[in-house]
Amino acid sequence: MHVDLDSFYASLEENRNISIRGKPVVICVYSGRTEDSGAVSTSNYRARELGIKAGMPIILAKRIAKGKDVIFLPVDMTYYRETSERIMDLLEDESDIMEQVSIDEAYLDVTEMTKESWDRAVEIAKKIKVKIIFQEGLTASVGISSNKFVAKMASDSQKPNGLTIVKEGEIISFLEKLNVSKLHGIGEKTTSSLNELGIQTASDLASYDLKELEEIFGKNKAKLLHDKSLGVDESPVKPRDKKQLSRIGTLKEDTKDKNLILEKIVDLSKDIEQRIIKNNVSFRTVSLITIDTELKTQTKSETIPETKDTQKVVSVSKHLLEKYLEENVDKKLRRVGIRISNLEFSKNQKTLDEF
DNA sequence: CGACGTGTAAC
DNA sequence: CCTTTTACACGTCG
Repeated sequence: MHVDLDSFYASLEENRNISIRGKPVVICVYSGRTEDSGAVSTSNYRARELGIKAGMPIILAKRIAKGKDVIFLPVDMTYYRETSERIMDLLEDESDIMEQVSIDEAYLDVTEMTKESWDRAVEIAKKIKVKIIFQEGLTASVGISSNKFVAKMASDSQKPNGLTIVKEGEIISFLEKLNVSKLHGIGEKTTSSLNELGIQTASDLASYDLKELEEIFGKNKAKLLHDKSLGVDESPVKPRDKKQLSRIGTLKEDTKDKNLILEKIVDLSKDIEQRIIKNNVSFRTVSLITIDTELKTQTKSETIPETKDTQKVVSVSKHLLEKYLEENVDKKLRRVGIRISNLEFSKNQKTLDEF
């Protein structure tokens, strides 16, 4: 089962402010460079009808909204995360195994508890939807199938507030007419490559010679693509451990000034350090993420002996930044970020909000 | 084989 | 006009 909260951020904002209910609502990540620099994170369905969608520059969204009563709000991640945690707890209770994919999405394995009965699965889905409405005032879209990939495709197929079941025998007819770009996991680049081969739909992809796909994409990816076209997915629903923590931000202005960049890094580190402490996590690798004025991303990383010492985040980042600046004397930076990975979580440590 | 860097994808 | 965070695959190098 795949559960997806409908326009999550926007719905939460509508719930906590009655006066914006029913209006187009746009949740934004402001970068702080200029008045309206930044991008749209989420919009509700009313705003989507106007053409305001996730990923769009805020300035463009405002142009579309001009003269209309559209509500623009900044993201409030702390609030969204708290609500998400309560809902994920609820989902955990209603499943054998839960795999949280993002702040607003999860896969549930209900194989055992339903004894593989579709009817029971549907009952559980309905129960979950009712609970989420009652406890948080939110709707969710749910997909049920015999594997994760098709369950995800199913939940996507009817939104918002959907409940879609795709049984084994129905998978092919459910997928065949879809454009490959609609298949979860096939993005822009892969779609272009497939289109060049004359492949447009899932059924085109399914009937394409696997050997020839392998020539172009390599064995692993070819198999993956072919499987997707037929709705084949054996991957288990598996609880995820965080593998990395990162924070990235936009500089006030493009610069190659070490101290200015370092200021930003120190800023971002504070956030990462908080999370290190809260989760009682140790790390071995620190990475510096740089995005230059051409929007080209580069990363530099360094692995050190396992540590919980938060000071290392800045000190290693600083070292990596010096290295970057030496190697890229000609470039100015637009954005910087830091990441820690090779994480190790110590168990039986209460998280801060349990106190 | 681990470390490092890049590319693709998704939210 | 251009945000944020995470995952994972793959190539290269020592």
